[in-house]
Amino acid sequence: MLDDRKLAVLRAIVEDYVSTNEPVGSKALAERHNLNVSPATVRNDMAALEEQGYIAQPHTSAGRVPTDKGYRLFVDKLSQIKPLSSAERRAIETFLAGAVDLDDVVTRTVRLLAQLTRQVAVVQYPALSQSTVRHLELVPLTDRRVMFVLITNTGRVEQRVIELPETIEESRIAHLRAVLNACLDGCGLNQVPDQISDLPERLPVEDRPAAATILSVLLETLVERHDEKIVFAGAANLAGADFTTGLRDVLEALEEQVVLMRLLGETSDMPTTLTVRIGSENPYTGLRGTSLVATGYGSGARLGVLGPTRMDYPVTMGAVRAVARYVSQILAAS
Amino acid sequence: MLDDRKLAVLRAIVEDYVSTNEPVGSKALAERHNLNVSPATVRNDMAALEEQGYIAQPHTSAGRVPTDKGYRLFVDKLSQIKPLSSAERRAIETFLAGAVDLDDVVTRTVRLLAQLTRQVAVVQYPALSQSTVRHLELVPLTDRRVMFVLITNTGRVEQRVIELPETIEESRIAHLRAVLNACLDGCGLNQVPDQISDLPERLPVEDRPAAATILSVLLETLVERHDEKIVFAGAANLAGADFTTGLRDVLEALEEQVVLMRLLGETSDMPTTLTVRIGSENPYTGLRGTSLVATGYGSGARLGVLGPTRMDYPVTMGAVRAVARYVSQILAAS
DNA sequence: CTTGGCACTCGGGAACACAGAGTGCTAGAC
DNA sequence: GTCTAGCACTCTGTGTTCCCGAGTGCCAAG
Repeated sequence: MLDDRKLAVLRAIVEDYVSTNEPVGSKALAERHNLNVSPATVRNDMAALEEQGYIAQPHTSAGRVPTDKGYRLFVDKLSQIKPLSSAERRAIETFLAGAVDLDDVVTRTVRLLAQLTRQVAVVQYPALSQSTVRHLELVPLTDRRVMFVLITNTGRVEQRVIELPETIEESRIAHLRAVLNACLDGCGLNQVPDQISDLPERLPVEDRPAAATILSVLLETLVERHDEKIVFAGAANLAGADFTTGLRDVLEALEEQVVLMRLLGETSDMPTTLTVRIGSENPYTGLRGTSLVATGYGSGARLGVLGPTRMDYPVTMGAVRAVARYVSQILAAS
Repeated sequence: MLDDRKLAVLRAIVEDYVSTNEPVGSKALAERHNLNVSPATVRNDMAALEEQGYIAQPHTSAGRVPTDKGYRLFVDKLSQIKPLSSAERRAIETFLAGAVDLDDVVTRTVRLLAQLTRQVAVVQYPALSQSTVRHLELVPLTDRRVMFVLITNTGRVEQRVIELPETIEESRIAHLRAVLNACLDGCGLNQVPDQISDLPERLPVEDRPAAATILSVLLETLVERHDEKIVFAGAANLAGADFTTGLRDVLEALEEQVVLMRLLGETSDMPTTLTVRIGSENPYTGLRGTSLVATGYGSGARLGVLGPTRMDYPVTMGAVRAVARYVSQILAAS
């Protein structure tokens, strides 16, 4: 159905269109890539490719442009991920090495990725549910209020100020803290509810109201942050590109945590392989016209790059993969 | 030099131009605002206003458009801040009331402000230097590493993992923590360096290396975060507007913390009054073409709205002021 | 000082022609 | 059977011209 030459033609069309941003015609194609056939032959192949929906022409008598289906074939079969130059690798290393805490890692990563790909980078914070409790702290503020701080093994910190139902002495708080830590230390966050379910019963009666309040806050923290924060950078890189769908929609999508979440998250069966979602394959209408290249990193979180469907997939995929690996490495080390 | 009617004409020009986004001519002006004079008279006044640089015409034989100088006069003398409708007030209250921690307050604020003004909102995190130490926690992780957590009265939490020069027992850590807290509790962050300068001398010799490391991290935390984080929202609202300077520059500026910092910060002599910076008054070239309406909130931090110079100043100023007040109130209460 | 009248200017849209790129098709070459 | 060459055709984009209308500046009269 599609012989080798037709595939070569498709590949050439994608490459040319990506680099010039103009519909590519048979003549230029036959010249620039040494296919050793005449434009007429190329035209025949193009007709076949168009027939099957891999390319399209914007108007009669204009060159051809890849369709989403064409890009899909290109990504799946016709391209190889391009490794980064050693200069780029060094840049990544030095840039990420200076990070001081988790926040900083995420911020630096998203900027780095945006700069490297000249597109919009999207990074999800490592999810709480994948991590374990490293420490839980209760800090008395007044006799009716305590500050609750939860520290995870990924370096993430969650805090809340809790208003207690009754006054409580510091020593009791300290005791409560000790019990909680003994019970939860090293425990996976998704196991926390099981661990603490029978905890109140093991406490002196007078501590139970306070404990109940604190535990409910703890549980709340876990579920609330279950859908995690996503940050992006490089929106300025959108300014040049033109989307079928309008810049506004894209910017709106980027500020909608929920949309981004679905975008990144919906393909987490194989966490460390690259996912590419092209144009209309995207779940959100505003993002037709954009493609996402994403992958998992660390333990369960995801990061990626959003750009026009007309993007340089091999290079982008190389950058995303490389950055994801470096970040994973850094997170594992700390 | 500028009699009352000329000022009225300027005001009318600004108002019309803001609402229609088209150069406003003498005829339409005389009709729509009941100035009770003929177009010819208005023309004379316009000529005078143009002479003095308050308005300009894009081309010969087009209507007039306010200049930055014109907007300046309008903001300073000709307009009154427009209070919010009670529906809007309620919206603010309910939207901000649900915030659970400082992060959440800031996130909600910036979104609220963007939505309310349909422009880009910019919010600076409350600065550390303005706050006081509420608690300082040291959590032993292994025998060579401790996690350092600093909690301030504004609810902000800073944490670092510290690698110690030598192993240290938990009890010593606990002691160190007690000493540190006794020394620093309630102390303003900018006084911390003085407070801890002679601390090592008061400790047993064997604790000093560890203490030195920890103290240096503490100091580092203070200076590093002295320039604080700024977040923005509502970039999608830029999509419609057109700037003389190009959308790309504006987006770039928004992602440059340093630029934003200067933008918001440079007028902090009168923290709780509204600052308006119009077009070319902005420090950064990419932001000619945009105006900033900002004010202080809480204790020393700032928030504001960035939009085209052609913005509805009275309404925007009303929204910024109202939001700043509500947020301050919430921060003070917690 | 204000007003009505008038000539002038200029931007933007409509109509039009034209060059160039690219196509599809068909007939011949290998 | 596959490739190639040639040719007629179809578009889009661009440049040109023309004209309308909004808006101005100026002047003379109220």
